[in-house]
Order: sequence, then C-alpha cells, then structure tokens
Amino acid sequence: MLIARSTDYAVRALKYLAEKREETSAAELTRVLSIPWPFMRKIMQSLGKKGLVSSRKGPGGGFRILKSPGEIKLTELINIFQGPVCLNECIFKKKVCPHKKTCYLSKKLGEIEEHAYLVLSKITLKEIISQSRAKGV
Amino acid sequence: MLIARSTDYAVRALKYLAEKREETSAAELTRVLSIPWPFMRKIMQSLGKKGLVSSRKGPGGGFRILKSPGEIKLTELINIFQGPVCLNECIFKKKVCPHKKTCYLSKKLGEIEEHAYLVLSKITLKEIISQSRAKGV
DNA sequence: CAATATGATACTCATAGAGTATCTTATTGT
DNA sequence: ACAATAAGATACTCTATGAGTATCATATTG
Ligand code: FES
Ligand code: FES
Repeated sequence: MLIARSTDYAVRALKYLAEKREETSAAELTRVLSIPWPFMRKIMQSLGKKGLVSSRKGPGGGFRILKSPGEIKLTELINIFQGPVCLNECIFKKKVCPHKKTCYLSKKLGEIEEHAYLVLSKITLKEIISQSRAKGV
Repeated sequence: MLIARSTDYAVRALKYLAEKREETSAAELTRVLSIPWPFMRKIMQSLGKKGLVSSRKGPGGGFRILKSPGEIKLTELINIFQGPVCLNECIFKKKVCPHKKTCYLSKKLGEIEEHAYLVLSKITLKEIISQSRAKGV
C-alpha cells in the first residue's frame, strides 16, 4: 500500500485543523473523524514532534496547525508515518541485493517509484481540501 | 511491495527454464537458484496450474516452459502470485470506502497504479532475459 | 488542587507473506 | 513387480508489520 491508515488519518486530522483554524483536542478529532482515540493521539503526537502542529496541555488545550496547507506535501506525511516511499526492495536472504545497480527489473521498478513520488509530492493538503470541497465529500 | 518474493522466484525459475529449454526438476531449480525446495515446488505447482509450464512425474521428470518468453508478461506473474496490482485500497472500517468514486486522493493513487501497471505489463520474460544477458548478471 | 489534556513508551492483536511438512499419485529403470 | 524418483494437493508454522491499546508522567487551567 502506498498510503497507510496512519497517514490517511493524519491527512484527515490536518484537513480538519486547517479548516477550523482553532486549537482542537484529540478528543474532538476522534469524535468528528471517528478515528479511535488512542490511535489519534499517537498520530497527533507524531505530527507534533515533526513540527506540523503545535500542542498545548491542560483544559482547553489541543493542537493547532503550524504550516500552511500548501506547504504540507503528502510525501512529507508518508515519510513521517511510513518512511520513504519504496516500491523496490529486492531483499535476498535478509540483505539488500548486490545486483541492484545493474538489475533491469530494479531499474524499471525504480522508474515506477520515481513517478509515484513525483505525483505524491505534488499533492499538498491544499489540493486535498479544495478538491474535496468541490466534490462535497 | 510491487514484486513479492514468490513472483521474483517465479521469474528466476522461468528464466532458467527458458534458457535451458529442457525438462528440469524442482530439485535442480532449487540447487541452481538457491531457493528453498518446498517453496520452489509450491511456486512451480502454481505455474503448472496456470499453464505456464508443463510437468511430468517420475524419474527424469520435471517442468518445461510452455509459452514463449515474449508472451509472458510480468503482470501475469504478479496476478498469479499476488493478485491484481493494487496500490489504492482505502479500507475504512473493514469495508471498501464509499467515497472512492469521487475521492481526489483515490484518483491520484489510481493514476500511479495505472502507470505502474502499464510499465509492468510491457516487461516480458524476454526483456528480462536479454537485459540480464547484456549486463552479465 | 482537581480536572483536563498532551508526552512518552510499552504493550497486544490480527493479518499476510514466506516458508515447511506430509501424504498421495504417476513414471521409469531394473 | 517394485524401488526410486518426481510432481500434485493440502494443511500447517513462523515471523514481521501495521493497527490499535494501555498506562504512566507532566503541564495547564479555573
Ligand atoms: S536481482 Fe536484486 S535488485 Fe534485481
Ligand atoms: S476517502 Fe476512501 S477512497 Fe478516498
């Protein structure tokens, strides 16, 4: 899978934060997005560590988006929750394949990966928000 | 991952069969390709069921490739061992997402998937063999 | 100082890919 | 005929990872 659940949830949470533009608790995010609370918290904590959202403890506290939606690339989120986009791991007997440099298949898979990365990195939260507004989803 | 181990092993086995053009036992494939014997057998059985190789029991028996390398597309093998090429499953709460039709992200992932399929379906065993000859791998 | 909210961290649970084990059936050479 | 060889069929285990949980500590507010 190109997009894991955690990445997907992060997109939804950030989308909500970007549209609301007010400090929002994990509890509220959980309620409105119907994502399990402990999982949501974990995701928000990751976003906090990476500086995508600010957080404040205590009553009335919560999360606030820090970057503008246009600056948040999907690939950045994928990187946070899934590591590098990778469709091309030839692991032969637990170690990375020594033929990778010359391998034809690896080259072709690399092409696909590159294209995927290109498309994904052009998608920002801004696009996601405006497109979903247009479609009414 | 786009290419699973089983698919990869199948490619190697078919490559060997195509180059040798003689009936070859799973034992020999195991030896020369250093792929675990029971796993190799399982893979060859699948290839047999799908009509890519013929098989013959008894001493001296084994497998023989049935199609010409140019006819064996990588996507066919992926289909056999991994099912349809799919980078785009939005499963929300165990059921397929109802927004798939209108979803922007889904559309973009679909584009990536389509491109991947296009590249992969253009790769046949023939290409793999000739390219690996050229590189001496 | 009690209630609320996040930070940190360790844990469980389910699934799927990778690989194994075993029994049955067909073919061959002596 | 029969032992040896090889594939067919099928059920099983093992392991890594993604998804989700639990529980502590710490900060903030009224
Ligand atoms: S054989 Fe390992 S990268 Fe191609
Ligand atoms: S939200 Fe499910 S396909 Fe986009």
